[in-house]
Amino acid sequence: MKLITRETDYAIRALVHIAKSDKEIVTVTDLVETTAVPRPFLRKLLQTLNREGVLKSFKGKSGGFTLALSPEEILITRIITIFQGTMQLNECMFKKDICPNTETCSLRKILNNIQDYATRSFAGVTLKEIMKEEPHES
Amino acid sequence: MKLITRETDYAIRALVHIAKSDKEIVTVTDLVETTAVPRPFLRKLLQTLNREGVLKSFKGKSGGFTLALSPEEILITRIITIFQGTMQLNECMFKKDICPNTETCSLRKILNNIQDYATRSFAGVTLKEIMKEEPHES
DNA sequence: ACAAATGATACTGATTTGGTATCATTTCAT
DNA sequence: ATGAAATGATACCAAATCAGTATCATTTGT
Repeated sequence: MKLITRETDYAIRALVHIAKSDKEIVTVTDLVETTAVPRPFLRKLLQTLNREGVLKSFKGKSGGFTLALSPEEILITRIITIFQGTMQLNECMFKKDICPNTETCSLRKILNNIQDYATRSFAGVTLKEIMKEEPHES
Repeated sequence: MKLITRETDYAIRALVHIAKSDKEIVTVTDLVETTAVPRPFLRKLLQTLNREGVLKSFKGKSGGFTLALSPEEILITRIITIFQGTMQLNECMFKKDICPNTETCSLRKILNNIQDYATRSFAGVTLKEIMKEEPHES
């Protein structure tokens, strides 16, 4: 299974391109060229980012998108949450009353640790870090 | 998203029950009572574990299942792999030629770290650890 | 007025997940 | 022998999620 869906990935890539662009305002057409994401899908995704206040959109001719926040204000977890909901790796399959025993809790513990690690890994990571040419060391 | 699917979870729970059971041979009926997993689904799942050599089955009246290996020989990752395939959290959405740039690689790095942590967390963990009453410390 | 952009929204198709249903086969107990 | 009680094999089904399409409405610069 994947931690990041295609949509989230597309979104991040689009944001990086917008952030790096020389242009004041970036159009879907620009992004289709640079990201190779199917146009209608990309549009929907950008509209979502606009509604969520990550992008700012301008309608009409010579319209397009800009970041609504600076790259260091855009948390990657925010983008993930928008498209995938809260990242919860350790969801228990069972209601508390079905699973009162401690048998599988040892497994839960492992899952919880991984969840915590993931949370710590993403903590504070913004678009700015992701934009960097050099992979960031964690 | 979840690291462990329902099926894997069911399977582990069933294995724990079989391992803990007083009976030499455990039937599906026994397990339906103790695990509350839908019978046909449980059957399919046990048959899979049998085919994979984790369980040993006995047909006919007074038949049922036993572990094919001792609890300390059954790796949890094995069970996960059987039902979910290899746990690969950091699959890249894009072919190398579509994604030659380093832009998102910083994100990949984070995903890789989480993947590695998960792998380390599960390394060497067997059914025996999972069976313990006290959650194991990692 | 019209072209070029986004907004809103409904729909579609593929895949995965969780679960059912059926029939065949084996084996113990009588 | 035979029948009940177990698993083996397999095909099917339904809901959810994921990825993507299609359409029409609205805005705006020239």
